[in-house]
Amino acid sequence: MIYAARRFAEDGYDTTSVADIVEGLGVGKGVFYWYFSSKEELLGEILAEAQRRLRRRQADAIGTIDDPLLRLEAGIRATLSFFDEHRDFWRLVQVASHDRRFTAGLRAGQEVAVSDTARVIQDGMDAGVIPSGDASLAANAVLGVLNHVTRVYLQRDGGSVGDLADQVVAFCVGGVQAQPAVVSPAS
Amino acid sequence: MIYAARRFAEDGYDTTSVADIVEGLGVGKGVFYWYFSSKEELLGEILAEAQRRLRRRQADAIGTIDDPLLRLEAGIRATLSFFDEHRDFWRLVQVASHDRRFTAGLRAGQEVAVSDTARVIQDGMDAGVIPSGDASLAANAVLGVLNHVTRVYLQRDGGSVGDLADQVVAFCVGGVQAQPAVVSPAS
DNA sequence: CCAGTTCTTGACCGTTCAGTCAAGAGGTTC
DNA sequence: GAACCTCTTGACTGAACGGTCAAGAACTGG
Repeated sequence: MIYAARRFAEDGYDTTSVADIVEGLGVGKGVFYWYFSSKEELLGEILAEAQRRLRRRQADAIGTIDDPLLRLEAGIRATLSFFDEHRDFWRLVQVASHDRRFTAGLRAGQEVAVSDTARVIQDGMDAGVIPSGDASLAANAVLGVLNHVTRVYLQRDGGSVGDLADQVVAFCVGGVQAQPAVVSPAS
Repeated sequence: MIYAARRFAEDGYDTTSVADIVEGLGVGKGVFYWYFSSKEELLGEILAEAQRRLRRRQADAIGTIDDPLLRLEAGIRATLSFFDEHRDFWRLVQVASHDRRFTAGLRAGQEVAVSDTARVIQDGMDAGVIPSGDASLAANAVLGVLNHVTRVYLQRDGGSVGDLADQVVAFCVGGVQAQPAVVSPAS
């Protein structure tokens, strides 16, 4: 599955054949169809699995932290380091997001991420550390920043997460703490 | 070509067959291969043609303007309205950018855009209206903003370019005028 | 050692696709 | 009206693909 994910990320979904995958793995084609019922199902499971892993990573990072702003920060750092460690996954999402067969599943995962983030921000609003406003909008903005930053830095070789994460955290924490009118309505 | 571009943008390159295209056009397959030597060449030409059109649009918009900051502003507005009018093209670039067969051509076009923008910014630095710094870096930042903003606003139905362009111009002009240390090194 | 299950093989099948080509329509020139 | 060129047709071809399956290897429990 890891090998297939890499191939899909590197060469695209349609361009990578089942024959390519099993040949690269040194196994027969039957093995593939013993474990997966179709090529489409394989990519679906890869995407779902990675989304689950990312979400668990975020949950672990947030752990027992109470302060909403620190929770947000921990989530952002966890997300960036996850993408840093699994660069293929980010590419895979880009590949799949332009294919009708996977947009639905991807959108569902995205919505979970938005509502997770929105919940943290809403907690901050309730606790008074974040000015009241549209938590969902702010969550979209944070995810938009993460997406863009990932594209730009992590997809080029040699990007380091360290300094990057500090800047992104500063930007996002500053963003959600700004007055609603100042928050850029990105997504 | 316009029809093919729309199909590629909507359904993807691999997923759209030559048979689909000629059938939708109501012509025989021979016509396709009379005008294009392959399916790959067709998309290549669509991309190149659109890039030429965008560049010409920017050149026309900049026209006889002298002030570098106004040139930058005019270029940004021209780019946004181009993407607004040709939303398919933006999607097409996203589709093609994840396909090995087109990344090289796309990257070349991107580099032209960067150097065009960098030249305007460098002129501003020489004229003293922009603090000296890395013009290429700033150009990448501007293109990064345009790319992200296009994704978020123009790909959703009902986005209006008017207010959007004002905000983007303000952001970018403010960005390049900031001290180098403050300019976000995006691309 | 046998019976049963799990896992693996690779030849094979039906389909789809990019690309070809013999045939010919329509127009223009002399 | 013959020779010629431009453009169009759609049946056809060879290759590649996703997926199947009969055959059998490897392991497990009794």
